[in-house]
Amino acid sequence: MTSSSSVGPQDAPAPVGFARHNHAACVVDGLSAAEERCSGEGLRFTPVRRKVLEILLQEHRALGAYVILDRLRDEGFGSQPPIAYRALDFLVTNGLAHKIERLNAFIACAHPHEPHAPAFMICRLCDAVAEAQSGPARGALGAAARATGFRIERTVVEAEGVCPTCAEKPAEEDRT
Amino acid sequence: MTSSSSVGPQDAPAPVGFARHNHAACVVDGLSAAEERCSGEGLRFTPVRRKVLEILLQEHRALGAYVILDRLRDEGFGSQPPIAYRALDFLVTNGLAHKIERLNAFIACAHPHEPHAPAFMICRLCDAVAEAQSGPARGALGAAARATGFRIERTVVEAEGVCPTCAEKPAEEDRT
DNA sequence: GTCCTCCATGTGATTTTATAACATTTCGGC
DNA sequence: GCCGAAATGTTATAAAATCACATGGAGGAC
Repeated sequence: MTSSSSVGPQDAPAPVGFARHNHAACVVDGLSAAEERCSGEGLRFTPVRRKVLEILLQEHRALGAYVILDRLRDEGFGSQPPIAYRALDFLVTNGLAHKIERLNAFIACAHPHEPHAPAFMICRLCDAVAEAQSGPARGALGAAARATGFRIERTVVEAEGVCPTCAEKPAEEDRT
Repeated sequence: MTSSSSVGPQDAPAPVGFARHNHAACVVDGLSAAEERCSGEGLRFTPVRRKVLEILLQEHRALGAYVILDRLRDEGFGSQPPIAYRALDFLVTNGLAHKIERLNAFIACAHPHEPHAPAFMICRLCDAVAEAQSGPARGALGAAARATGFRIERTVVEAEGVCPTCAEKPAEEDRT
C-alpha cells in the first residue's frame, strides 16, 4: 500500500514498465512487499532469494537465468545454475516473479500484492516488458474454455511488439 | 474448403483437439491445405517440410523438435537438429504450424486457411492441445495495449489445465 | 543446353537453457 | 543441544536451439 501512493504525479495509471516513473520505488516497494508476504506466510526470504528479486526489480526487462547467475557470482553467491533456478522457482511459485515463456527469461512481479493472472507486453526494440492485470480467462481463451469444458489452471499471455517510447524514435528501428 | 464439410456429424463446432472427430481428415486436409497455400504463394513444400507437417498433424499434441527429429531419422531424413528446426521454422513462418512456448514444442495449425492469432489450451494430464481462434488483442492484453500505446505484432496465448476428457476420469489424475 | 544463382539440405560443433543427483549447511522446534 | 526439514553448494548431465560451412538441386538468363 505504500507503493503507488509514494510515486508521485508522473506515475502512470496503466501498466508500469513503459511509462516514466519513480524507479527507486519499484525496487524498495517490491522488496518490502516480498518481505511482508513471506513473513505473513511463513516463507523464508533468504539472502539469495532477496538478491535475485532485487536484481529483477532493478529493470523492467526480463533477464535470463544465466544473466542472473552472473550477477549473483559478482555479489559473492554461488555460481552454479541450480542456485539461480532454485531462487527463481521460489519467486515464481510465490508470485513474486514471473517467467516470460517467449523469452525463456524472468521478470519481477509488478503487482505482488494480490493474486493474479498476469499478461505481458514485450518490446522487441528495447526489451522492456510491462505487466498488465488479466482476468484468469478473459477474451477468446475464456470463451473457448467454457465452450469445450476445459478447466484453466494457469495462463500464459504475452504480446510482442513495439512500446510507445520506441514507436516515437523510428530511426533506431534497425538496431540489434 | 474440402476440410470441415467432409468430417461428418461428430465434428465439434468448437476447437478441435479434445472432442472426438474424424482424425484421418485432419492429416489429409492439413496437407492439402498446405499444398494449396505453398503453390499459391510460390513456396517450396519440400519432402522434409511435408513430412514434418505430417508428423505434427498425426496428433493433437505438441511435439518437441527432437521427437520430430527422431521420427525424421526413422523415415530416412537427416538427423541433425537443424534439419528439424529449419523445417519447423518454415512451417511456423508460413502459418502451417505453431510453437507452444510453454512447452518448447510444436503443433500443426488447426486453421491453416486464414491468417490468425492462435490461442491454445494444453491439458496437463493427457498433453492434448486444442487451438482456438483469438482476436489479435482481445481481453486484458488488448485493453492494456490500447491504454499504453503499445503496438502488438504477435501474441502468445496459452492456457494450461485439464481437458474435458481427463476431467471425467479423476482416477488417473496421478499419472505421470 | 550450359552456366549461374539462390535456396534448401547435410553435417559437425557449439551455445544456451534447464535439471538430476548427492553432499553439506542452516534454520526452527523441541 | 538435538533432530528433522528446508536451503544451499557442487558436479555432472540433459534438453533445446543455433552457428558455420560444405554440398546438392531447381529454375532462370543467355
